Amino acid sequence: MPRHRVTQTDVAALAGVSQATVSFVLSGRTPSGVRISEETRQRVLDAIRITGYSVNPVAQRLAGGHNQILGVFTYETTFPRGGRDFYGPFLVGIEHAAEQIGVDLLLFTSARVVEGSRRLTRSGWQRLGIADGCLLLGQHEERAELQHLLDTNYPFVFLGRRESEGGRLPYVGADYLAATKRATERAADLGHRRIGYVGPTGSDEPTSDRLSGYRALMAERGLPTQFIDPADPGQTASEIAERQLSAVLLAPEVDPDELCRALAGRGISVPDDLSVLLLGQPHHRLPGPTLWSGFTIPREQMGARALLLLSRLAGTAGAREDESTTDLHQLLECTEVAGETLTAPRAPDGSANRLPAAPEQERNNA
Amino acid sequence: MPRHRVTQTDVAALAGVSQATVSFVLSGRTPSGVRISEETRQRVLDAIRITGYSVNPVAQRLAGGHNQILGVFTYETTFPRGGRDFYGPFLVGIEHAAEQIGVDLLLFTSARVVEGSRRLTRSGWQRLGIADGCLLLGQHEERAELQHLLDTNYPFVFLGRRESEGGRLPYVGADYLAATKRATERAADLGHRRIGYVGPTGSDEPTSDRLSGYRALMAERGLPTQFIDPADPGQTASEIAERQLSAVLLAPEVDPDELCRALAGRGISVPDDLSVLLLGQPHHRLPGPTLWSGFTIPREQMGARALLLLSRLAGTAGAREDESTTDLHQLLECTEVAGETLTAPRAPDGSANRLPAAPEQERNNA
DNA sequence: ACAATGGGATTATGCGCATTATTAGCGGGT
DNA sequence: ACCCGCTAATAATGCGCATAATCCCATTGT
Repeated sequence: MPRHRVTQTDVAALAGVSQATVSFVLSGRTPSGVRISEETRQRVLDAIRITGYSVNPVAQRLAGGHNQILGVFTYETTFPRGGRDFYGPFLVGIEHAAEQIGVDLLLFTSARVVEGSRRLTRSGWQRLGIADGCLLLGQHEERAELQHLLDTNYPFVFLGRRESEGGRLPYVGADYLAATKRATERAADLGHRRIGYVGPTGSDEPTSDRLSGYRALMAERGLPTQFIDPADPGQTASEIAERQLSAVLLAPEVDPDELCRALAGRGISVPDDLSVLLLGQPHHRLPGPTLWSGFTIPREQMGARALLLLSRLAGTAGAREDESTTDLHQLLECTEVAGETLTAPRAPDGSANRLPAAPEQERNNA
Repeated sequence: MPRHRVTQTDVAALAGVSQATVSFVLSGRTPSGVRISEETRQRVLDAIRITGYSVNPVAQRLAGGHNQILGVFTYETTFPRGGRDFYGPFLVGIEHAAEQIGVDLLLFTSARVVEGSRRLTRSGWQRLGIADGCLLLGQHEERAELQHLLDTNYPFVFLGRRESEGGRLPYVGADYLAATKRATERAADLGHRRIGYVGPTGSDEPTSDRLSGYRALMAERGLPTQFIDPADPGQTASEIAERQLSAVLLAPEVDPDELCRALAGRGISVPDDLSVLLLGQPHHRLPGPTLWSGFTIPREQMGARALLLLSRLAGTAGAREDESTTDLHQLLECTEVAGETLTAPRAPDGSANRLPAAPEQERNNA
């Protein structure tokens, strides 16, 4: 620890005023009818410059103020070992935004781990208090905990759409519904009629949004929906063959490379026999050489937007008040990827019909 | 903010003791001859359990204690955009270690950025005080700042070997010297005699360690050293051809893929005409398909070890006192990679040693 | 009987800041 | 003279904890 850091008291002494005055000048606020003359203000400012004073964030926070620290709580290990990196892209955006608005980031790595997932226990969430607010990200969050957090009035933002009673839970998510619907539409527009959905059918928001998008488009076109649970790649491949699907949508939980191998083993090649559309970056591994069609989740942008929103909610300085941080519930557009795994289906007679996918408008997330 | 968190005073009231007693029981320490009876201790412990008390890290820190937060300061953006990810692997190790010993991680993203590199200004380093100690990582650190930090007696650890007067600066680095020497030796053992070093020749520790390793082995074997500055890939390739090198060591600053392309343009193929050894993971891009020979830097391990060391220096609870955290200056062994870009050199007469040489036309594209 | 221990806990204080309540000075209206 | 209103600032307090200083009381020694 530094040998006696410069405190407001030191500054006050130099400027010939009281510590409180220094505090007022620094904060710029004068809540209870306190007035500071311009002359005094300048004297204090000079003293600050001379002494090189800078606020002690810890004391600041203890005294009930803000300390320009925003927390990041991940329900799973933030940086998993062995390559699989789910949070990385989010963090990129988060860090970038943090740098922009000048806040520090506190990673809550000390939370107790229960069954491979971090838990926000009472003692755990007390720690959140260090930060002005907290970003929550993860797939295995506990509803009860969230509810509790909401009740405490502590500012936080969830990364990913999450429903809550009264919509009190702020979030920044990706519009899976629209993106999935659009992906399905692309397949349908090319002439596919037997379009299957491969992925879990849970009730969590990302999954149910994807399912809704798929169902909506299929209903619009009067096509039958087909769901396959990706328990085992071989099993999945067999079902695809059996049902004679000509296109499949793959949830991120499915490993496309693995599935492709299983399909190849059954004489089905992608995209000649089967078009494949990814509904977001797959969780499983680093991107392989295949350029998958479908869409990607704008993770960096989500991270950045979430931090900006949190910053506003937490009343952190540097928070901008522009339109991008106004809405408590933000859904960002996913990025459509043309890719090379989507083609028109074979004609009913079995002859190949290899029209390359129309080049889609590709947008880059910042 | 929580509606009145449970404080030590609350616990004390319930247990029928004073706040100080609670503090003593919690810390386990009794610095000034204070004694607590076992019975009282139990009563306090029970009260803690009942109330669900957990310490307020902010107050704890302000009062001069530890708060189980360790800082991470990176001189460059921690998570760079656009794929290039230098710190990622370190962070993986750091986070893992942090989880192990139960500390939170504070990322100092608010530091002022000057010329693309973060700076530890006075106001910046005052913020470090939030944490019990701080990990420093980066390539463009400022010596003066480090010196200043040392003087303040604030606990920190540098990630990467850094010299300092009196060896007062604790660090955890990789043994580039030994690893480079060994890489050079592998080439020499295969019969290479014209072994060049491609990379910057600055005086920073990583670079100078690599150079020393190279020089040492070449001297041992009585071979002439040859240095090439990698200003431009084409230029570099030309020089390699001109000097008729049969093997080159590549510093991480060099992009091996790019160089390879330039070499191919001059009719030099790797590894048939030229063996290539990487002295650590290249900075430039995501790993391509080529399996480069050479060595890799154990980044995860370095991160973890550094955090463990820091934890001990900072006196953080949970810090283990085993041999791995005892030494203030730790050099970790690099991982040797066999790879596929190292082969025996062509025989002196010019006939191919492995594969028949395909006489190539030399092209100039300066 | 009384001072000298020493175990067992308390009181008091301060960390650096935010904030509320309060004070001091001063000109003008009556 | 007195109160009023207004400006300009200060004193006081508390956030929750660590810790030094202190205190109380039952034993023990002489």
